[in-house]
Amino acid sequence: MTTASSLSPERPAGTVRSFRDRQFQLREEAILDAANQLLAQRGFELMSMDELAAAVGIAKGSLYKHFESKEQLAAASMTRLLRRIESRLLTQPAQDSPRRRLEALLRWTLAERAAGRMPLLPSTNPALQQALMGTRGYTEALGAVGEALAQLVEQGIEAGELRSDLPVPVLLFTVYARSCDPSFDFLRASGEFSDEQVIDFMVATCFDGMARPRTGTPAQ
Amino acid sequence: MTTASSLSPERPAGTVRSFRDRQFQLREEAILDAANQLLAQRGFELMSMDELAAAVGIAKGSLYKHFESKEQLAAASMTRLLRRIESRLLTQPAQDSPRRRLEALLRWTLAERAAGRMPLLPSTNPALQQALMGTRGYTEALGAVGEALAQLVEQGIEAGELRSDLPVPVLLFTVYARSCDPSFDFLRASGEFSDEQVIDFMVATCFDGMARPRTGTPAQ
DNA sequence: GTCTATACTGAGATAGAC
DNA sequence: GTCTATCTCAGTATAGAC
Repeated sequence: MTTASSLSPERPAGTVRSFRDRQFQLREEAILDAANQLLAQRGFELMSMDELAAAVGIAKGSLYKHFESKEQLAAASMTRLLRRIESRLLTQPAQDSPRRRLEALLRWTLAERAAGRMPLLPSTNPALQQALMGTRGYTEALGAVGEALAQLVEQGIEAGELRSDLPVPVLLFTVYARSCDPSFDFLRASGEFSDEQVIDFMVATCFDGMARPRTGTPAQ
Repeated sequence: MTTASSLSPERPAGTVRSFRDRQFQLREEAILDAANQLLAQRGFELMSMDELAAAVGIAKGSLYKHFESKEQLAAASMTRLLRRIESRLLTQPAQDSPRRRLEALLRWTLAERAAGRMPLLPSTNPALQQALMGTRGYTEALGAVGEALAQLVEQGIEAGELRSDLPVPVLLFTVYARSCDPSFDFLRASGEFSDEQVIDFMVATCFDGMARPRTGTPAQ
């Protein structure tokens, strides 16, 4: 078995032994970049390995030297995204409040989406889900991000910034779901708003809802 | 061309000329019922005409006497849903406030989803989108529902129930998106909550958001 | 390891008997 | 109009030369 993703956790980060290895790794990054874009545009089922190869500028067969199946390629794509999210979570300014940090993360993911780099994978594809759960790096990264987010939500509740009348998973999924929300595309497609405005809108409804706040009469 | 959906708007509702016609129409209902279920479970790309035919208990070829393509079948499925939504909107108690009516609609769509009857169609499939937009009944129903919802939102804003600091389309899409929200499936899959609870949670976050309302000290 | 060429399969759509 | 059987093609994956 020669198809081991150079991004897999087996190889310690930064360990590059030769020039050819380095080139191989760079090509893999290019594949994942293109995959992210195509997954965002077409979705998993409609992205073909043919067009992916064409987009990268390599032969289709070469893809299978990097990833042993389309599913595992998608898993690698998602894993890289999760790692980036994790990395962002870890480097956020500690003085920021939990709510601000959650907001910043949501803004970042929506910006990635606006840039066409957000690989949205269908939850209805059993083969894909199985591949995801069977890919070591993916489950690890998912667990790490999930845990970090849950902590952030709990801190937000304790700090009185987030509602305490809902279970933590509900809040967690609510902010997560907003990053895949189809209204983002609809609002952008309408052409009425800038990307920044759309992101503002979505963050606003996510945290403050659609209803008019009951802040009595004064101020606003 | 003999494949004209008996649910198409060309035939006035209630016009049934013969027993065979009636049987044909009933079978078409059965096809759409099964299609809704499979579209909800598997999604458009993964639903095969083979398994749909098997689920209905008819031959695959017979499907094409009712619908000329998989895309148009999906369009008919969505159209029927939109018509039901429209019908519900029209029969809602007039004394209910706009917010309550929007809430009731969201609850209903989520209940449909819980029952596995919600056909979720991907927005990333160009062939499908083209078929949708080229299907007369679909565009009509979509327009009618969109307009009715926009009116409801506007009334909600005027009544002071919904936020006035966001454009109407933003609120409209926000409530719409909630009915396709993947967190619904995740929360149900966790097994921690009943379907009713999950629906309550999603309605709550949709209208009131994740943040703790600032009603602490009186008058801000 | 990358290329070109190809095998294989699943699935949408059609043909023709009844 | 419904059935069985078949066509066609896109797309994943692999073989083999270099």
